[in-house]
Amino acid sequence: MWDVSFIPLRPGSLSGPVTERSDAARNRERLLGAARELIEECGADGLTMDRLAERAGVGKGTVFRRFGSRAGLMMTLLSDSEADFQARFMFGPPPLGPGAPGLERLVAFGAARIAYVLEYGELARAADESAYNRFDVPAAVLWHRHIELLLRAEGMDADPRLMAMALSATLDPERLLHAVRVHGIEPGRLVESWRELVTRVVRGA
Amino acid sequence: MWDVSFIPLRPGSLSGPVTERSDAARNRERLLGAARELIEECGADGLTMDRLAERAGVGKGTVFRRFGSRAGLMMTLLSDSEADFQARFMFGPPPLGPGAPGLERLVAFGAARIAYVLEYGELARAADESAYNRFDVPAAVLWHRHIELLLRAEGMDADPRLMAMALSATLDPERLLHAVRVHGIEPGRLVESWRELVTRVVRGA
DNA sequence: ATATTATCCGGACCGTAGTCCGTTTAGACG
DNA sequence: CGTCTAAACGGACTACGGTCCGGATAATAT
Repeated sequence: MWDVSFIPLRPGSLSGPVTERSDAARNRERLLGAARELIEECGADGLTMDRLAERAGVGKGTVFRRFGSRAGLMMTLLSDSEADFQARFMFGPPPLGPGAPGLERLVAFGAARIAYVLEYGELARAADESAYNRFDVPAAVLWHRHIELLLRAEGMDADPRLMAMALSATLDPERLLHAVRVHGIEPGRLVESWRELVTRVVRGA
Repeated sequence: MWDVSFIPLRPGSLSGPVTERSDAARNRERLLGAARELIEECGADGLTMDRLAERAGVGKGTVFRRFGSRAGLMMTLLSDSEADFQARFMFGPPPLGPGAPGLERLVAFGAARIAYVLEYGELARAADESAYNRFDVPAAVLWHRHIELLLRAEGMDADPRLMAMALSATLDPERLLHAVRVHGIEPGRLVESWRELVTRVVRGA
């Protein structure tokens, strides 16, 4: 299994000096710990940058120096599970990983993504909201490219890039969470609907 | 042509007394005029509620009393064009209106929606953003139901409601605008891709 | 004309995300 | 160990959306 930790979840996370000053590292750990505590207690929406700074015992400027924005913090909190998800659909066992036909991989990708959103949805939503270019975040670009790749593997002729965009839109965390939480849609129905959708899109060629 | 102005763009816009106090009406006109001015000068994103109040010569509380929120203001500004759009796809001439086959109407709906977003996109985006339940706004529900109706008319068997949700996601203003403005996608490609998508979804039955 | 009342008005106030800049300090170098 | 500097720190500050409530006023009843 390759190490895929080089796939950054947010832009610019690899810039700057390689080494981190000890106080910076200490504060980063404090902040991440405090953030997880606060989310445990108040939910993702209940985490404010002021409270986080207070809980971690650092200044507010330090929080923004570390993570750039609230969305950046959320992405950092998601980065482990996100890297795991990426590893699974890129290098893991089929049908999610390579080895299965494109269509099966597409279906599995949607199912895995839906499961991911159901588990980490609040964080993902918080990471998206108020992120001006949430569509250009490296992770989002990677999902998009992956779908496009699978479409091409299935012989998609008509504008695979835009087809991938359309399919990506379907998996938007905000929409999925809204369907489940507000309208009480069963996750299984979402997966089944995704299967129908991608099957028709691919077969229609 | 029917009068479809009864289709509210935002929830609650029909509640309360039928008559409006004269000073309230005067201030509403002032506010709408000032809002259009500000958007002309600074763009939709440059319109802040404080500046709007100042420009209109009213207190800030009055702005929120009128429109409830920034999103509500944006919806009010969109209500004329939105009512027109609704009238066209519900009662207008085919292929957008009734009289054409479901698939053709679906294609026309997407094309019309894309054109709409290209014209009023900034406002639509501003109306969506930070609106907690943007998916349950009456107008959005109407679009969704319309797509679902057309899918059923084409004999869609598998969960037309969720299929309609997936197709709606594709027409999200934020995504469309992002594709056009950031990635420079030609609107014609968007329309063509929509045609491919709905054709495959419908025919795949 | 006067009194009554429901509605409306205004701007002070709050919580939040994000910025700024003077101060502190880790760590490298002599 | 002392010096130096780039990096990190912290919290006051701004801008914004949204709330609140005491005072003003338009419509209505008498």
